[in-house]
Amino acid sequence: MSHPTIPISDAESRVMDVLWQQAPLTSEQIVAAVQSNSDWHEKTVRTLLNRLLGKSAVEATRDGRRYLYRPLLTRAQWQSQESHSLLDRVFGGRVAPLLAHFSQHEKLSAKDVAELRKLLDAIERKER
Amino acid sequence: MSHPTIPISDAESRVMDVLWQQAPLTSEQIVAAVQSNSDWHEKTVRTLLNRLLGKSAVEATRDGRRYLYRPLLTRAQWQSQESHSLLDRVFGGRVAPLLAHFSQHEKLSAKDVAELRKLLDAIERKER
DNA sequence: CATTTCAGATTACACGTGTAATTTTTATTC
DNA sequence: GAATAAAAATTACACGTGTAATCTGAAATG
Repeated sequence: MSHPTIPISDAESRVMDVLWQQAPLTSEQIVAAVQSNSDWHEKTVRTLLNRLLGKSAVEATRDGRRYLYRPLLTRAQWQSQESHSLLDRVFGGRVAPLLAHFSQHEKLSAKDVAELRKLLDAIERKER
Repeated sequence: MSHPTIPISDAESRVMDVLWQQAPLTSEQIVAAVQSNSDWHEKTVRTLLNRLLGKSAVEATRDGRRYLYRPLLTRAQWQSQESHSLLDRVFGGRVAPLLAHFSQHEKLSAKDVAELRKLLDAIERKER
């Protein structure tokens, strides 16, 4: 397969989230952004950032005396990883039961339904 | 939010899976069923079963000298928990982006598409 | 240059999980 | 009843994660 899966913990994903919104950023900026949505200690955020570095989910390039951080793992890649994990773990790898579950148990607005229909049309057209 | 969320680990869910297929079962039957799909040690399976008891995800009723185990958490409840967790953690709680992601990035067979269409039809009919 | 100040690196520690082994309890068999 | 066997409960231990505190090295400051 193309991308090796990079496990991102829940807390780590909050840090990724700020980098997905804007990058590159200094650690100070990242800490500030994370703290605007949480009450995590600065040390905590820095630890998470370091773990993400260790996993190569973000990269750091020196900029004068600091580093600038940017995501290597993209949000779409991560969403794929997580979705696939749910699909396999919980729905036996079959998409239809998953979608059925969401359709039945999560409220879909008429707009959602219409949107889905368009997606299905597009898929069928693409499929020959 | 009727049911309190019960966190089930990945390994634990394999044990639940056999109970969702058939219940009640003795621990011996559970061990055998789990081992038919894995190479876990009997002790491992029993540990998982015990943790599930501790979480009240299964119940044990005495039957002579053994216990009979049955699930308290249903598969549908668990699927809801996990789906909701993905939705919130990864897709900001919005269903449409999740469905769009699956539609675009996970391969849907023609059969999946047909099935989904039927679901959408059913939803629209129900919606008045 | 000695000192203070930070950014970054290293260490900490409890809890859940994967993966059992050990111990205890209960029941069955000499 | 003593010994054994089977089931259940308790304990073990490493690794990831949440949540920091401490240490280190280099830069700015007096």
